[in-house]
Amino acid sequence: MLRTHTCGELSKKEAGKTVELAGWVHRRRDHGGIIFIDLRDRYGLTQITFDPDANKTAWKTADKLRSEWVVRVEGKVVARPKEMINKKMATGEIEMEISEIEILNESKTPPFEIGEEKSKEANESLRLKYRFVDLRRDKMQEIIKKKDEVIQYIRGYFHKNNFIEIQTPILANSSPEGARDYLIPSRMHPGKFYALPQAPQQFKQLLMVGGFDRYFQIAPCFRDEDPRADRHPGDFYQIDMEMSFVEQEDIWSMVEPLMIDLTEKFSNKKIIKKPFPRLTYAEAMNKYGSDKPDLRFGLEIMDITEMVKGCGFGVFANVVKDGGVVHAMKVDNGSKFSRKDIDELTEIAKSRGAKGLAYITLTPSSSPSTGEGGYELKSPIVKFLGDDLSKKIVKETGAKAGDTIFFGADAWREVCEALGAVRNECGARLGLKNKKLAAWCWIYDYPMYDYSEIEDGKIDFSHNPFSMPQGGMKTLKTKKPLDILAYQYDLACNGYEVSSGAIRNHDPKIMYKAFEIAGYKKEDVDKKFGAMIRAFEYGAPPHGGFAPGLDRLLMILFDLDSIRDVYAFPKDGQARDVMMDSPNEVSEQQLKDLGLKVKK
RNA sequence: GGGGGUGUAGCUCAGCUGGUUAGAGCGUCUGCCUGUCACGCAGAAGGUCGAGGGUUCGAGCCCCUUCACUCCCGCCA
Repeated sequence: MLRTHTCGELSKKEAGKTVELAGWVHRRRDHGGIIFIDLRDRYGLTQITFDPDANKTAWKTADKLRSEWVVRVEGKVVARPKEMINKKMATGEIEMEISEIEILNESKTPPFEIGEEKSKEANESLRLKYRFVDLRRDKMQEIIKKKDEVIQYIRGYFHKNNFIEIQTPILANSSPEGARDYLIPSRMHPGKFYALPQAPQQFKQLLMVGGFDRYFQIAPCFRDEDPRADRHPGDFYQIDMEMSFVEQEDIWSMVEPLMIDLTEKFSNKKIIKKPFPRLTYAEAMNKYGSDKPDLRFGLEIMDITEMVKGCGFGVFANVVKDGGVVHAMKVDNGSKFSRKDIDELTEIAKSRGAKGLAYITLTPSSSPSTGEGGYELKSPIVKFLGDDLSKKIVKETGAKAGDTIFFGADAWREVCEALGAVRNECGARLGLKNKKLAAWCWIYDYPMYDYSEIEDGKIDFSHNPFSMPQGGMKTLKTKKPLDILAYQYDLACNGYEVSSGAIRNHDPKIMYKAFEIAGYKKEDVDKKFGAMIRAFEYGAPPHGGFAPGLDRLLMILFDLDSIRDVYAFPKDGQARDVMMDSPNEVSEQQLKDLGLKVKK
């Protein structure tokens, strides 16, 4: 060992002892005579001193040191006199008088500063290129360490509950549903490809058939899709779990305590409501315009379709006539939004497919006619709606002076999504997204089917083809496909989808029927999900599971703006590793081995 | 693929209505300094204002094109 102690552990107890430290030069303060250096390692900082009168050789070496050089030092721990104690430093009661120093490595001037208080965080591209330096920063050290603690806690939790962790293959098969696959050409089977798994979905279900009734895995997943701030490109990790002989409620009561623990132990957030509120998919969409509603604030949306049926405002009346809906959202204190704010909110609504964003503002006014707490209606649409209807809407939404009511009128889904986006933005602009709160909620009763987004009028699985339709075979045969619900559920927190899961369809007959409704023939199913169907014919137990995204969960718990911050080595926005310069070209020989030709 | 934002010194940023030689803090380098701890003091170096084109007597600033990064939409069973 090149050291006897770490830079974070020395205290008055070691005073008088001769010890060795090794670490990075964090900061150097040269007083002409005495030189102070804060020596840093993962555990902290220790001030080491070089006195020219005590040891000229060591002092001369210290004079040469620069930021981020790596040194090993030997010296005596001394208790600092009272007036020299640095309370801001964990090791501030002591310092080390150096008698011997060895330079283990030099460093170029770092591209950005490691000390946090000096300047703001450097640009992310630069940080990622020099990630090995970036990782030395306190913030990164803390995140990576806390991530390990969370993972350790999760493993402990599942083991305590009789789960076992099982590794599933990384080289798997392309699955016809879902995201774009990462393909791996097979050398031994020219023309054939593996795919990296988008999730261990099929494998974990096959484990259930294999009798491992409680499985979990910190599972790497791979999807070739464009990233978002909360979506890491390429690879990401799920806390994948599956259980046999369970119902929806059993999965929830296994997962909820874990999420409570993780929030309470690893974040500074207070959970708003325990047990977690439960909303059906329809409720969530209607009231919050999202299936991952941010419940840290209200701003509830209501259906006023009936109220505006045949009203004087053509846009509303026509939408209703065509079978659409009109929803209204009261925003407390919304009247403080400027014209520019409203324009920007309108743009947001439009980006989700709305044609516009109607509103009524209740501008506070205490004129003799309006009285105390009175208001005037300011709105481009009141003159069309008429006084009576406008007042009725104000009354029904519960709006008061200073509030604004926003409207969405269109097909149901468009209205929900547009107002949901506006709600989210209003929450942000009004400062309602309290970082100290964690609003968890369950969303359940997802529809089994939906109209296909690719082909007009065609019906497709809305979520997961492996979910069990509620009511089983009977429902599939009797209900209209769009009315069928699945045992499919999500867990959301503060407006993020943290997880989704389902009770699976384990019955081959129901499986074929479910696929038939979505337009798949028996042969298609046999071909695409051969292993699953075959397995289900050999005594598959009822089972279900869940798969919270680990990285997104950490991002929420740790209050980070980007999911990339929870990775030691993240990809950038273009799914590149700018440090390693990947992806990259490969040699002609490698291509030849794989039977591949690259179009230039 | 589409929309928004950003791009000025190694880093973080300022730069007014287009007007002299483009600034600050930090970092770097040099000198001074024996108790600092984000040490201090004095000085210095460091700029293709992302790139290209245009308008203008004159462009960091206006216009066009383009590139990069980032956020969002699409996409993510």
